[in-house]
Parts: sequence; C-alpha cells; structure tokens
Amino acid sequence: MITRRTQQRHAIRATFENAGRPLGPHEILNIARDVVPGLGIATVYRTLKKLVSDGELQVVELPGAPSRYELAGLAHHHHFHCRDCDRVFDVEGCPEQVTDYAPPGFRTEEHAVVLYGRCSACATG
Amino acid sequence: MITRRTQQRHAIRATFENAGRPLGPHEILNIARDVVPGLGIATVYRTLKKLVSDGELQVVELPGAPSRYELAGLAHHHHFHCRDCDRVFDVEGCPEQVTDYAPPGFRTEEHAVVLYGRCSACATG
DNA sequence: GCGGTATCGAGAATTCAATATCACTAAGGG
DNA sequence: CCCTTAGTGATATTGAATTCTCGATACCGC
Repeated sequence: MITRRTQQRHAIRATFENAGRPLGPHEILNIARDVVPGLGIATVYRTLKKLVSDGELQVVELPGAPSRYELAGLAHHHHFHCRDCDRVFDVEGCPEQVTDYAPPGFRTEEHAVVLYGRCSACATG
Repeated sequence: MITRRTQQRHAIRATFENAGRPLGPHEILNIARDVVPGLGIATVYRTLKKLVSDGELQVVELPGAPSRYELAGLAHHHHFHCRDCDRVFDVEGCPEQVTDYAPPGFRTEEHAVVLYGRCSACATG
C-alpha cells in the first residue's frame, strides 16, 4: 500500500504547520479549503486518522468538546480553550507538582491542565 | 408542579452521598438498583437533570469521557481518572498559579486539572 | 501517455450519550 | 381510601461526531 502525495493531504499538513495550535476537523476543513476548494469532511477525518497512526499528529481531548489535533512531538504543554471563539491554544509551563495531589496509593501516569476564558482576540473585542 | 419524594430519587441522592466521588449515569444506575431494582436509565438521566437544575448536583466534564456528576458546593478541587476501572475520584489541592501560564492578553476565568493513572484498587491488583 | 489503484467527495450509515414518547404506577392531599 | 397527576420504565428518537460505501478521480511507476 503505497502512500501518495495528494493535494488534500498536503493542504492538511500545511494547515497544522501554519496554525501553531490544535485544530478541530471543521477548522481544518475551512482553512484547507482555501487551498483545495472541493475538500470534503470525510477526507479530513480519514487524513487525521492516518496522520495520527503514522505518528505525525496527536489527538487533543478536551472536556465536553470534540477532539482537536496537533503536531506530534511538541514539548510537554497544556491548553487554553476560549469560551468565545471555541478555539484552543497551547500554553507553556506546567505545575509539575500536580501529580503529588493524587490520593495515597494512586499511581499517577499523566496529567492534563485546561484553562478557560477569552483568548487575546476575544478579550479585546 | 409539586415535587414528589420517590424511592428512585431518594436512592439516587443516597448514591451520591455514599460514593464520595463523581458518578456517571450507568454507575448510578448499577448502584441505585440495589435499592430500587426496577430503576431505568431514563429515570437516572431525568433525575440528574433535575438535581443539576435544582443546584444539588454539578456536572463534571472530562476529556474523552461521558459526563460525571457530583454534589454541588464542594470546595474547589480536581479529578483523577483511573484508566483501568474508568472511575473518577476527587483530588484535593490545586496549583493555583496555573492561570499565570496563559499567553499575554488572554483572560483566564477558570481551570481544570485531570490526573490519569491507576486508582489504589487497580494499582494493587 | 497508460494503467493500476490509492485516494477522493458526497451522502448514507453507525455510534453513543442524552432526550422524548406514552401507557402505566404510585405519591400524597383531601 | 380515592383521585389526580408527577413520576417511572421500556423503547423510540434525536443529535453530533465519526466512519463507511461506492463510483469517480488523479497519483505515479512504467
């Protein structure tokens, strides 16, 4: 099964490289359609799935919201979810001692921090 | 619209008071059925909705998982999600400075921390 | 260029949490 | 105890995200 280099896949990859933040399927669709007008949502999902299983992208799950996707291999970071525009942004820095908060006997393997509020664009308006 | 005191509603309330941790609809169903054998999932959802709008319960949203519910009015805290048994537990303590991590210009209003790993029961086995 | 086939696009289908429907049950005031 | 009706249980339905189907398209090795 040879992997071909299609416009669609290229446009989706480029979308992530330009965005610099996690993107949802419909965000990707809207942005990548500027490059590939006929792009369909099925192709977006198909491509996301492939890029994730190829290790190029990572799934970003958030409370009460559909998954976002971001480039794999980024340094450990967390996320900011804007309540106005629903966009998600990366947040640098990490309260590493959070793992100590687990009750006695619990084995903590990972953690996630999500901030909620208004992004700079929405806080201004 | 008079509110009646039914066995079902009482059993569901008692379930939360005994659990001491956030519960999902099916967890509630299973536990409360020990008291009210015929209990149906529709009643669980109906009752949860009512108790939330009455301010008795709060919704706990978690990444990539159906909502849990917990008693309202608890002190600020966070959550631990066990990857083995899928149960959620409360975690005391809070890295308050996390809100400072937001990028410049962002207005942070709230935050959530979720720990992942094995709860004490699952870590032992 | 040609051909084989990976990939695409549109729409149908699936999944699963959550809600609605409706005939039946039972809480509780009189 | 009786009657009204809030509440219940089983099941159908919804809604949103995601996946599948299938005929059409376009990579790319030859």
